[in-house]
Amino acid sequence: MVDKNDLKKTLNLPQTTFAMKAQLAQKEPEIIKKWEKMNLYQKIQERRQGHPTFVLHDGPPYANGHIHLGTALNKILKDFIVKSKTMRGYLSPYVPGWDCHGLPIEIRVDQLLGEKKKQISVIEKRKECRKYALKFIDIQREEFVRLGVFGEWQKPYLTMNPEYEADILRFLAAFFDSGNVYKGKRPVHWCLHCQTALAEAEIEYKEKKSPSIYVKFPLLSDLYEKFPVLKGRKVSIIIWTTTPWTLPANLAIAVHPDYEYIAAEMGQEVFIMARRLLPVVAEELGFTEYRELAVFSGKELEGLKARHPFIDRESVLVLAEYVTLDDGTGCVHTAPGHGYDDYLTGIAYGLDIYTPVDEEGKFLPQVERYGRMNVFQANPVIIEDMKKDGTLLKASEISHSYPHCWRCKQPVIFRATEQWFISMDKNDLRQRTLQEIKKIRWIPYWGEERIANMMAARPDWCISRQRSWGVPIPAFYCENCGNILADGHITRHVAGIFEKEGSNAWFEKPAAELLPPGQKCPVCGSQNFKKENNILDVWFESGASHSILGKRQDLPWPADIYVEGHDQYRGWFNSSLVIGVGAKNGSPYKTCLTHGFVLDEQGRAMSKSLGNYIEPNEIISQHGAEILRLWVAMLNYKEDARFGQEILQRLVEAYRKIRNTWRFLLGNLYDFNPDKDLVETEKMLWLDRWILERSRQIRDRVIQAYDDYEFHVVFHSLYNFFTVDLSAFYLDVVKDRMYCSSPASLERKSGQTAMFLVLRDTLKLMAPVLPFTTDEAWEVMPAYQGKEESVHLTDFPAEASRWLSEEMMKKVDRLLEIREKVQKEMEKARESKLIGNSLEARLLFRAPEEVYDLLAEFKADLPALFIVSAVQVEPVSGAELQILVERAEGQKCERCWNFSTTVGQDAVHPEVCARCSQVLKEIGQ
RNA sequence: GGGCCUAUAGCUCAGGGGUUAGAGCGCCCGCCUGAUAAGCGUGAGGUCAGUGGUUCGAAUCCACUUAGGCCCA
Repeated sequence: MVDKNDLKKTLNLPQTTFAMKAQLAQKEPEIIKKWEKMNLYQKIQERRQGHPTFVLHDGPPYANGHIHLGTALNKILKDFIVKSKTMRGYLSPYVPGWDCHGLPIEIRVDQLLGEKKKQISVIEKRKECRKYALKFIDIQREEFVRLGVFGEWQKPYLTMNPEYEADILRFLAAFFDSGNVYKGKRPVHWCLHCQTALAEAEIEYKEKKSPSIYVKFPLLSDLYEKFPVLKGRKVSIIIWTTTPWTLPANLAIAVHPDYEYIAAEMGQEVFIMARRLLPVVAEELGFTEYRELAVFSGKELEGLKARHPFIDRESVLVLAEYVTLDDGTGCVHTAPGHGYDDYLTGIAYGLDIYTPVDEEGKFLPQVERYGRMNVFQANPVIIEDMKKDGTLLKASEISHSYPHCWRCKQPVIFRATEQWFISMDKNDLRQRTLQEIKKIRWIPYWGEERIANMMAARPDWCISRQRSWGVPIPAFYCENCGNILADGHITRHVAGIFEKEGSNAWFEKPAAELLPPGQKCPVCGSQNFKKENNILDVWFESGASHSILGKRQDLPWPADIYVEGHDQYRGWFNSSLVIGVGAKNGSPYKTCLTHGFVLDEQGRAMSKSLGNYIEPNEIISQHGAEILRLWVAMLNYKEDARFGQEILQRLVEAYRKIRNTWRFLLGNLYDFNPDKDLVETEKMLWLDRWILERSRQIRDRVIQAYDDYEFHVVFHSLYNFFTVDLSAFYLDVVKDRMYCSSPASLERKSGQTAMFLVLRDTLKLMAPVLPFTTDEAWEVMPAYQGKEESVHLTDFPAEASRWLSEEMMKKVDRLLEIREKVQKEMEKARESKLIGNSLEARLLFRAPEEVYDLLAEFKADLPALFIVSAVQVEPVSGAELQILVERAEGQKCERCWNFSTTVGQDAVHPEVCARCSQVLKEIGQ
């Protein structure tokens, strides 16, 4: 007689050091250290030398602030791609980069410097900016590494590196060569108090009171040829504006091509306005009665001329799509020098970008009546004058949202200034870019339409900024004649200097040392030059990042893929493409993949003010980076990504399930030696071959999903496989065999073979998603000849032939259907307290012929399959399969817990069944 | 205001003219205690955002509306 504890010792229960509790927050940093120590990234690259390359080119994040969930999502997606391409056999290096120059850093540094800012030199300030950028590069680098992202973290590309700055200029030189760079005027936000141009980021919108005036522009052209009823009448176009001071710069009146306009008689005069606004405007102007004389479309007005209300000048009628009927008259006063829309219209109609206002916000001296007057002070004067002239129809005040300077809080104006541009239409740049767009693979597909619409509509690229923290535009002005000296040759010369000394050289050296030796003004021959003090738009800098490609054998140009949030259609995808087409005559990327934005659980944007903002670090320090990675894998990233407490809970639970499944597999392999114990396929049990065949199918689907960048399919396929096929079925069923069989028996070794292969394949397939956990499990997985040092040094499982015939697979499907029915019947028996544990049951099938044949074929395996103690099958003539659950016969075997009538037959071990008695004999008990 | 996108169970996702809309998780209730801060089973959850249209038939196609997202104005 053996006691229960001794019997338990004869079982092969799972043993593993792979902990159930992951302690990821603590363990992940240790794993990262281990990877660094073993030079894992370098080893991965070395292993792929000579393989075809797959290059994901990193879009540089801006080097300020900590990373947020969106940045994490982006980097993790990129890492999925790089890791999966690597495991597909490609040489796939990843060089991260940072965008270092630009306004946000400069503003922040200005703020930090405070009063000191006024005393220090440009060079010193740029030094501070550089320090600031480097600080955040270090912070972000650490945060990205912490996410488990593999890459060349020690030699990233930085847009402020001298070599990179030189490359920026070399690209710019190409645009000079092709004649696409020009200097022109464009309206920008201008603070007349600070006397500086302001970027959008420096603008605050606040409520402001402004005049609201209706002004008539007498029509010069005759409309009466078309509409005789107007013959001999005094006809005027009515405009509405809140900026009377821009009237001296009026050159046009814009109407919408498709709206209906009307000539209406009010009092003695005839006024033209949008038909739909007639009642509103008439009331505004105090006309109780009016008469409609003629109706026409906006298109019909194009090209007509009106007279300026107080300047001897014509104002032309033009068409513009942006005209709305929300307010005003549907006829929009247009001053190309004082508004962005106006500017675009001005360009389209070839009007002068007329800006009779100086830096201080004063009218130029030559402006009639208002010369040298401050524009805001001019408002009431202009209104008063027009009132006297009779051109003013109404004046009142309104309160509206108006841009103000972020620093001095004063209202700003729109004022055209000299800027550098890249022409989109010279050399067919726009058309060539649109052609390139068609060749790129856009994921999701609608990205193509989105970027094509933008490219078709975008105005010329304004590449100059009046700032210090950036790469200077290497242009020179002749001190003698004012001629501009800027071309490809000079730009390349400056690039050579920057390459050695960095762009600080521009601010440190006089013009003569920056120009090619002996450079003379081609117009007047002078050798005295002044340096340009504008810097390049940072979008030109980051857009030049594909310059890092084509210099190394493993980093060819163009990149295979770009991966960013869909805000980058306007940003990096756009600038990168224009530069690629302009400078290298092709797209710098073959595929463009975009992801959505991170929203809270209700689908609203995350913001600190709303209080729904979650920091990646909050998740990582509590749950580990794997949880964030799992989140990215679970999502359909093409849509916006939600994150919140419930989602987090689901992730934590999913992670546990996956981890525990691996743990169970590992636990059952503690005495398995793959080099010796692997069972030949033909000798394996059919159920073990079945799970391997399922595993093979999953492998195919998962690899296809990786190839298609459908990571949520990877996750859902594997997760379903874990829960449904493995945990709830296969592993539950084979437990009896694994625990109770003789350790060296075929039944056990066959099961272990399947478990080992499933473990190894799923670890590989999941490695890009869960690099930490798969690495940890890989380490404790049984060793074998040629086992790689890390799962990340392996390839995905190779394509394999079937483990089990299709016919057999179908039969098993049928058995699984029956198993479902069995479970429903068993549940009923459980409710009625007939059984508790399913081993307390025996099943009686009354089966119609076809089902009977199937069950009979598998008769020996049915108890195990249904996890019951006995199964009896009887043929029956009906069409329905009947399943009867009964209490199992015999006694419970103290070893395997099955009920059997054979318990008691063994004299040495009377408490065990015949099967266990045999096993005990085999193991010498 | 314009361009592009999204809306299927509490959550993450399938289904893209043809029975009664699916999966996993979660939830409820139970079982087990030899995967145990684990494992197994049953069950309940949906006006497929709304309205209108096309059609013999619409979650699916079309239009509009609502709510949300990104970009632009």
